[in-house]
Amino acid sequence: MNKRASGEIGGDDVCKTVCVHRSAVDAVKECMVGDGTLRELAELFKVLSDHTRIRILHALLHAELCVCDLVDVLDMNQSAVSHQLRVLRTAKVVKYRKEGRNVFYSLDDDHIFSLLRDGMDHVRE
Amino acid sequence: MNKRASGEIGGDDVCKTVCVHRSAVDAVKECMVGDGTLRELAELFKVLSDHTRIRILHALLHAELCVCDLVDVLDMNQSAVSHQLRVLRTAKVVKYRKEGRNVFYSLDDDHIFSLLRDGMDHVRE
DNA sequence: TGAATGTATGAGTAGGTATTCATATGAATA
DNA sequence: TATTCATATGAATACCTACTCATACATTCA
Repeated sequence: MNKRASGEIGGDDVCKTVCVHRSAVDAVKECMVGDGTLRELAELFKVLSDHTRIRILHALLHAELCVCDLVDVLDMNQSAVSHQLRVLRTAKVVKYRKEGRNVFYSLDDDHIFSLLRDGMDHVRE
Repeated sequence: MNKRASGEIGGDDVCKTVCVHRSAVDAVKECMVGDGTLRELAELFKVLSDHTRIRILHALLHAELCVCDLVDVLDMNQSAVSHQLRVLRTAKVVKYRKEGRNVFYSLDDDHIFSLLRDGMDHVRE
């Protein structure tokens, strides 16, 4: 089981752990995408990980809405909604257009649709 | 623009906000799924929203691995990895099987695959 | 121009969370 | 059985984040 024989060019961490399945681990390391990408991915999911933001997105799934519409749908105060819209905007998860003094928000692209759909599928087992 | 004329059976919140596009808002409210479901959905995304956990999942995308394998792949201490595996386990995002003193982890179902793939697609614009 | 309306945002705060450290549990081995 | 190895977990801590409050900004209208 202990395949620690091979290499690692004698770092000072040799034998820190001895149970590693070396070949499987090395293969996985080959496949790993850049750490920056995974960081961005986690960041994207973090944007989707808040109850208020999910409710906003779920509402926008059905229609383009302005801020005060969302305030009404979510029954929350305007400041809280705006703060969360900012997070969604910054992450390019929603887009917006101004019309008079209203600002209308909508989902940015289809990936968001897919993410919400797949997420729903998982939640409903 | 102000369609506040209609109903709401005179709650005490009348005119708290006056800019609502009533028909659109009412239609959206019709479509909203239960709040519990949206809460679970946010919870799922929260599980995916951490850098360490994303790295774990991305590793498991390619192979079933035991804890010490993950420790090696992620180059993190064992306690931190175990703590995050617990989060993933609890959320039923990964499953595990014991073999001797090793515990092997793998992705639980295909929805997780899809979520990671769609997420990647979004991240890469 | 001044008032009103719709939206955005900075500061403050309470609650949440990822890591580390120390230790426990549980299986294999001598 | 005692020891070693693989994994899990409780407590402590440092960091993060969502909400509220107050206020600023921007657009429309009188």
